[in-house]
Formats: sequence, structure tokens, C-alpha cells
Amino acid sequence: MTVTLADVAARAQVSPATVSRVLNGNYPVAASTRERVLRAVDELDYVLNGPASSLAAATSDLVGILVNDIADPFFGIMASAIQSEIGGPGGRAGGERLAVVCNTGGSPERELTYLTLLQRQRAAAVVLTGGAMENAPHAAAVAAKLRRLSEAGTRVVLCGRPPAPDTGAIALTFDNRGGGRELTEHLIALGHRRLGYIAGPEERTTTRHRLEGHRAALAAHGLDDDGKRTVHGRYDRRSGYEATLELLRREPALTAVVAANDSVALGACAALRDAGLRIPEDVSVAGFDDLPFSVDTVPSLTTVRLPLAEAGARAGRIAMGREEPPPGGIATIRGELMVRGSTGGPRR
Amino acid sequence: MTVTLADVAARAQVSPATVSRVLNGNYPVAASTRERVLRAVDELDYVLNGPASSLAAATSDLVGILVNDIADPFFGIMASAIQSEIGGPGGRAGGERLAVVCNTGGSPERELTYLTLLQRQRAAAVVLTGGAMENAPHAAAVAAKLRRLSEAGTRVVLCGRPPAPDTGAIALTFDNRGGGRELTEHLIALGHRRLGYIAGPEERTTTRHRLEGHRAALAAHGLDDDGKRTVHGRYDRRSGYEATLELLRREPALTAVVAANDSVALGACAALRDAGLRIPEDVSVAGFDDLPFSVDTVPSLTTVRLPLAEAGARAGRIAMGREEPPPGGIATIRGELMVRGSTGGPRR
DNA sequence: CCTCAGATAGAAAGCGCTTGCTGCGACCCT
DNA sequence: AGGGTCGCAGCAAGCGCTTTCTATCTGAGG
Repeated sequence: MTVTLADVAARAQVSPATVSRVLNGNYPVAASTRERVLRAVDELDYVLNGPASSLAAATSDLVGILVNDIADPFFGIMASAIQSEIGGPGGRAGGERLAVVCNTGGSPERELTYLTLLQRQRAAAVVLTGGAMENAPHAAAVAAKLRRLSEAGTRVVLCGRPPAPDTGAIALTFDNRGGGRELTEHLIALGHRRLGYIAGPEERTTTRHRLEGHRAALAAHGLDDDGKRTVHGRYDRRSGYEATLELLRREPALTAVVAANDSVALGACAALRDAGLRIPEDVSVAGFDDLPFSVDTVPSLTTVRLPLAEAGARAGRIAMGREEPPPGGIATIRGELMVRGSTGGPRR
Repeated sequence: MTVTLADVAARAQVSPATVSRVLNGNYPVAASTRERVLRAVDELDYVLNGPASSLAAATSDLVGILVNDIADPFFGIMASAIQSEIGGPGGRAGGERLAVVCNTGGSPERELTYLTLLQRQRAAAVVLTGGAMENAPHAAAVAAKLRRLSEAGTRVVLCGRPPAPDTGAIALTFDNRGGGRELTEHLIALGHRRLGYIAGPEERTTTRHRLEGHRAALAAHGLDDDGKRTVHGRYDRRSGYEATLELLRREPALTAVVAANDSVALGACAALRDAGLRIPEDVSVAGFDDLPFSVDTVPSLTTVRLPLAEAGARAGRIAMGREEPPPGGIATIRGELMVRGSTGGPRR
């Protein structure tokens, strides 16, 4: 049998109520009593029963972090930052919360199921990271869930995801559109006119916004190609490799490739090299996110830096109620263009 | 007020017991009744109270995954694989478990606190990934915790971590020593005699084992240098960069650098390039793990591939009781030497 | 010396769910 | 037809904790 509060109480010769109060430290207990209780806890190796405690107190110390792909550093970095602010263990006193990250794998159903699971656990807060799916029925379902969660007192924060109106969720949004535009404008300024674009999966806000930025820049310079030079794929290097081959097939005279993110850009570089093209002499390549490895590629990658860790930390603090939400519940976080070796003027 | 089981029962005109049984599906319920209940659940938008359920059933559907650094793909990949087998939502029926990953940040205290938190929640299983700290008191504390967890019925699996004797934990261990030896032997076979080694943080089993493999290979060829050409650092690129500079300072005539992992190797490459050295003509570089980006570096990285995803999946299945533990509760998983462009014969 | 406020500790009523046991028709067998 | 089964539903006893309310004891104030 496991040790219960009552056992501790018996051993310390006090009532269970007192033990509970010592453990929660939210009620005056005489120092001598407290010490006796603590000793008993120690001797019996007592561990509080979480479910029982949550049930009785009608609160929980669980905080959920939803990510699309935990194997992707993009999410890993945000999750790490969020978690470190949530406190988790080792954080500031009192706030000993269990920050858990849930991997949706980009699947709408899993996202929904995880939200339900967290709702079940009466989570204290939920942070959703990364782009949202744009599938209409699903979006509505998620919005409904979020609304219900906030109504139930769970703080909901979106980090790197567009606002969800009328759900009570706080949103820290990345300016993907602006970043995309800036990046493409940089390329156009260098003299590029035939730019390929490797977009992420369809029906994702991140994908759409970055692409819109790109198209906006093209349009501003009369270069819009109606998406002829755009290929969709996943957010991984493999996809970048294949998409680049496809772009090259469609338009052998391409002088620049803009990728949905850095991993994709990496795959693009590999494909270009395998095709015998030099970077950036023959073809320029640009990514997005500025993940840690991007500065070390050869040549180093021109990209848009997103303050992933900062945004995550802020989201975490807001989720913990330790920082004021932005006015209106919405903040837009801008990226910063990082011009590096992978982009240059087009070959003549 | 939130909706409770009783509300649903009233609406469906059945007893709470019946509703519970419908929801858990572990007891015969007439189809018509079930349907009535399900309709009521739907209409009331009822969500089970997790803590109450866990308390009454004395079980929980939480599965904890401990990682040292969630921002590191090494852990992300394993966590992702584990989680996908845990089922999480969307997994096979019945096993709807909440797989949560906890980021210890490599801190012993946090590791311990997370274990306590999971113990509190009466987690169904716990998977610890990656190397363990070798700090003796802490190791003992962790071992004690693990023992207590398994005694309480929590399945404990170690993935990529050395066995913990007498704790009831199943261990899937990576053969870091063997991989390290093989790698260095490859370099020696190429003709290298002055090899630098960038080790990971001290007091980690992974660090020690990889280093031991390296030293064993050196010793086997009479090249042991008593650690003169070994520098310790963190498991990230920055650390690799700095350590390489240090190695170069100590031994400008170095012909090869072996890194603790691929990220470190990346930093090493950057440092060498900045020092005007070519890879592999002037200096060969090798990593460990074979993370996804490693094949795309320029030149592509010679490394030891660890079957992270496979190991994680297996650990996940074992944790779920869906696969037999290996005989003796211990399995050693070997890495595979991947010889690529970053290693070659030494310059004359 | 008595009363009253202040500080602690205890009693007990749940929190919302699960589950062993009981109850009750319907059905089958001899 | 009577007894035994089987299938399905309800009763009620907790699960281990939190928290309100009450009891007790001290010392201060009148």
C-alpha cells in the first residue's frame, strides 16, 4: 500500500488537515508542528497523491504545450523557453507546475484530442505553438475548445500562431508575412527576377502567410508569376530537396530559391549542389526561422530570424500570469532579415 | 458550474455508474442505453474530470518522457518516436494516454523533481532518455526514485541510457563506447595520428562512454595521449567552435577532430574554416548521432548513426506493455559508422 | 478574575468518479 | 413449469485530499 496523508498524520500525531496545510503552506501552522510533520513526511517517504489533490482543490498544476513537431528545433526551442518560464520544477517557489509538451504531429484530430485531454486534466494553462490548420470545420472546433477552456479558467496562449478571435486566447503572432516580403525584396534588390518558392504544407497559416509575403514582394515589382514557380511540400529537408528538383525542372533558369524554412532550405542547397549549381554564384538560397545550424551551413544561410526563445518565454510568463498580456490580447512579433552568404547577385 | 457525470446520468435517465461504464467501455451496456448516454454527453458537452477519474480508478493515463534538452533534435526525435507509440491521441483505441515530455535541462534536481511530480500523478509509465548524470549522490537518489516508481506499478524504461541495476527499469542502451571506438579507428585507419577530441559535459555517461571508446581506439594503436588532446564542453555548436579553437591552440598540427556529437562537429567545422583550414584536406572532422542535417553539411559529416527513432519507438512500446522487454531487461543498441565527406587521409 | 480576540488544530463534509455487489427480468434447460 | 443463467442496470462505498467551520488554548485588556 502506498503511504497516504493519514499515515503521515498518524505518525506526526496531528490531523490530516494539518498535514495538508503544512504541505500547501497556505495556513498558519506552529513551527514545531510543521517540523514534526515534515519529519514524518520524510521518514515515510510520502508523496502527495496528485489526482486526489487536484480533485479536492479543483485545480491542477498541469500546463500543456502543444507543438506540431517535437523533432523540429523550431518547436523544440519554443517549447524549451516556454517550459523554463512555466517554472516546472526548479522554477520559482510555489509555482511547481508540470509543463508537458504534446506533439500533435500536425494532425487536427490529435490537436483536438490533446486539448480535450488537457481540459480533462483541468490544466492550469495551455500554450499552442506554431501555425494553425486552416481547415474550416477543424478551426471552428479548435476555437470552440479554446473558448471552453478559457471559460473554465484555463489560461490559453497562442505562440507563433494567429489570433483566435472570441476565444479569450492571448496571441503572440509572428509577422510571417512581413518576413517573407522582406526576404524576397532582398533578393529582388540583388537583381533576381526568376525566383522559385518552396512553400510548406497547404492549409497552414504559417505557410500561407510566408507565401503571401513573397507574392506581395513579387507583385510590388511586377514579377508575380501566379504561383507557377511555387511548389508545396513538408517542412523538412527531404521535401526541400525534392521540391528544388521540381522547380529546376519547371524553370531551369532559376536564379534564386526561397524556402519555407531553414530545414527546407538545407534540402534545397543539397539538391542544387547535386545538380552542379553553386550557391550563391549560380543560385541564391534563402530560408526562414534562423535555426541554430543555419549560421554554420556552407555558405551560411540568408534567412529571417524569429525570436523563438524570447517569444516562448513571454508566452510562458503570460500563461503563468506573471506578465501582462499585450493590449487587446494580441502582439505581433517581427522577424529580422539576416543576410548571409547564401544569397548574392544573380549570374549573368 | 461544469457538467458532471451525474448531470449526464440525469439527462440520459440512467445511473452515474452506467454513464461511467459507457465512457470506459469496460462493461456490457445495452446498445440503446449506450446511445442515449452518448447523446447526453454530446448535448451537454461533457468532459470527464481527469483527476476524479484517476483518483477513483487509482490509475492515470499520463506517461512521462524525460529529456535533457528538448531543443536538441537528438531528444526531439526520440521523444517524437516514443510519443507516437504511446499512442497519445490518435493512437490505437483504448490506450488514450497523455504522453508528456519534461525538459530537465540536464539538471539533476529538475530530473528528480520531475520524477516526483510524475510519481505524484501516478504516471502509468516513465521513459528517461539520454545519458545520465554520474554525480554519485544524485545517481543514488534517481535510482531510489525509479525503484519506488516501479514498485508503485509505473513502468520505467530507459532509452539511450545505461541500465540502472535493481530498479526494475528496462534499459535500451546505446553502444556509445563501441561507436566511439569505431569512429576513431576509422580515422586511425586513414592515417591520422594526432586527433583532437571534443567531449561533452563531464559527469555524463554518454560523454564518458564515447570518450572511452575513443581512448580505447587510440590505446589499441599506441596513440594514447592521456587526454592532452581532449577538451570538454557542452553538446552544442558554440561549444564545438570554442573547443576547436582551444585544440588548435594546444596542437596546431592536428589532423582530425572527433566531436561529441553532430552539433559540436558543426561548430568545429566552422572554427576550422575560420582558421583557414579545409575539411577534410587539412583536418578531418567526425560527429556522432547522425542527426538529419548531418548529411547536408558541406562536406557531409562522417558520424555514427544512432537509430534514435527506432529505439524511441521500441521504448514506447515497452512502456505501454505492447512489446516484451529484452531478456534481462537490458538491450544494447549499436550505432552504425557512416563514412562521408568530412573525413579523409591526413595532409602530408 | 472574567471576557474576548488571536492563533492553532481538528472534525467532517465533500470533490467527481469507479466498481464490487446486488437486483431483476428474460431466457434456456430439463 | 420451476430453477438456473445470463445480461444489464443501480446502489453505495470509497479513492486521498482540501477546506469550512468549530473547538481549544493563550494572553491581553478591562
